[in-house]
Amino acid sequence: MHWIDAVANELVKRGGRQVIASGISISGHVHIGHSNDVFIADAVRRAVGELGLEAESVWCADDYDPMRRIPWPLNEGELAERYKQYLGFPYANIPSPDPNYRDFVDYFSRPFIESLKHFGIEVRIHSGAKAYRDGRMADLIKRSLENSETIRSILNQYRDKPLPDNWLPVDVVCENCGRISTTRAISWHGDFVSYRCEGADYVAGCGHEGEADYTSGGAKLTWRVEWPARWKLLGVTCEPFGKDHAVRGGSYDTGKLIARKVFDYEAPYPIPYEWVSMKGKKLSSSKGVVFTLKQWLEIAEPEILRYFIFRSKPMKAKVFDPGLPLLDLIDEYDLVERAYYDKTDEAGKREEQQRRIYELSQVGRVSETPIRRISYRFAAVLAQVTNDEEKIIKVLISRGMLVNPGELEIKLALRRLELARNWVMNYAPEHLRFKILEQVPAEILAALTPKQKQALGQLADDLAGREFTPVELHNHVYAVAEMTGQKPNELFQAIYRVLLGRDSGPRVGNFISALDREFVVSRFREASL
RNA sequence: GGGCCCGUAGCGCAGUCUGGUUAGCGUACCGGCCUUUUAAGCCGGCAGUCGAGGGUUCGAAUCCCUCCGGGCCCGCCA
Repeated sequence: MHWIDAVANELVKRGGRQVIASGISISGHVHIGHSNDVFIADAVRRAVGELGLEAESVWCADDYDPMRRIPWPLNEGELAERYKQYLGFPYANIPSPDPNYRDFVDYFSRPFIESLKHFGIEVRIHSGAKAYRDGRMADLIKRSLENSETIRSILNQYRDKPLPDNWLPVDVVCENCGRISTTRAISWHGDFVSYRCEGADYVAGCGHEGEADYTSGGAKLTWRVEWPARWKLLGVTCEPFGKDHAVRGGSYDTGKLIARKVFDYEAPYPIPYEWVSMKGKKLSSSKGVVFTLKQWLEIAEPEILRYFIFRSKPMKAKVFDPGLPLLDLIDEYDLVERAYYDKTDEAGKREEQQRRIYELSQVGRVSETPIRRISYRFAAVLAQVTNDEEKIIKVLISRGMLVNPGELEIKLALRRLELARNWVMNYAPEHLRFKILEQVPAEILAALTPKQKQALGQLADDLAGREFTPVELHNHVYAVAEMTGQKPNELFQAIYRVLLGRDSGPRVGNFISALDREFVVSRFREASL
């Protein structure tokens, strides 16, 4: 059984309406590592729904957290200077670097939120900042303040250095300098917390002393308390989270205790997961090691990312590489897809699992008509040769990559062409990239041997005379090489040189048949003179 | 100090939760197909003491214990 279903079963056993939460700090661009969170939460929602229980998934923006570090790309040049003043501010109170976005949070989170629908994710968006400002957290804050002593002792169980006696579980926004990470709460009464702006290790405080109204956003709960408070507020029954929270004595452990003792709430069913790294480097929004959902959609179908997440167990480390290894991932997906539609009599344990992974990878429902895709690798070649859609379809059909294609198949093929085109431009290794020469440099023409020239001329005549299929054409190159008394190798080189200016390239048959015939004929003729 | 993940064919991995016929897949490699294939296709083949040791069991890659090696996280904040 797939782990998503195992979780769903457990939730169904517990019964009741299910709320699966996910969320992250808006510390920069939201990347595909963060997507783990939402993707898992939403998949559980879907699986629970399939079992007939009401379920909802929520994505929480932790947008009232302080900015500890200026995230990429705001940490470069003039912007860095401008944003330095906001260190320690709650994200929600920082302006956007771009006038097209409302604020800092909008700037970093909107592209992510807008991408979600393309991946089939249906979540409710919850803003932490808004909850604080609207007073929806007020009761929970009050309860936390009343139970400060209990909370402190729970946290101290896992701390080397105990929290001070007068510690309070709130972080106050300084009304003078606007920072939240610099203040220390001193005491509280009614709806107010008094504080002093003392500073943090990465930014100085302003020394201001005052009182903040926590019922309207003047203060937030400290993370380890905020989390269980949010479970209570939203009625969370299940939540995936990064392995950092999952360590013994980590925020899940303390949250569980706080939830029970302070909020009279049972902690949600936990789903710890590993992070995603990119070429071995941990994804980091603040450091700019990012790969966003938007970037993903430019080079691969959304199903592939879902597959990437659901194919392995949540605690397995996932390594993403948008270069050549991406193609292996896509091939693997294509294979699973093909197997899904190839009906087999006996479905073993493994097949069963693969089928389920495929289903979970789908953006919507599984297509009833079998899906056939063209090879991404070939698309990467074809995309560099032409962008004439009609021609592309013709080539694909002539090569047998599309057989009596329906509308859907053509649409998928053209989309993949587009994705592959973007991939080649931005992520492909140099040796897979080529460009048709607009003109052949004189030195290339001069370096051609008489035999090569003769062969190219012959090819030009033959191509002008009749239509060749890719295979025929490839064979014909050999024939011409023999006819002109040279090794095939020499002719291949000549062909690549006059077309690409290089010694090698894509398979000649495919390659040339993808090109405009007139163009090839005139190019070969020119070279033969 | 505590916790997690990984170690299976040259390389990348699945299978481990729920133990059970000759341990799979991709890739690389080798060979074949079309008299010939620089990055297409199809077919076939090679290759593994399942990190090591011990235990449980009729039976262990799978469960338990110990150890070795690699990686990550927490012990500030999130």
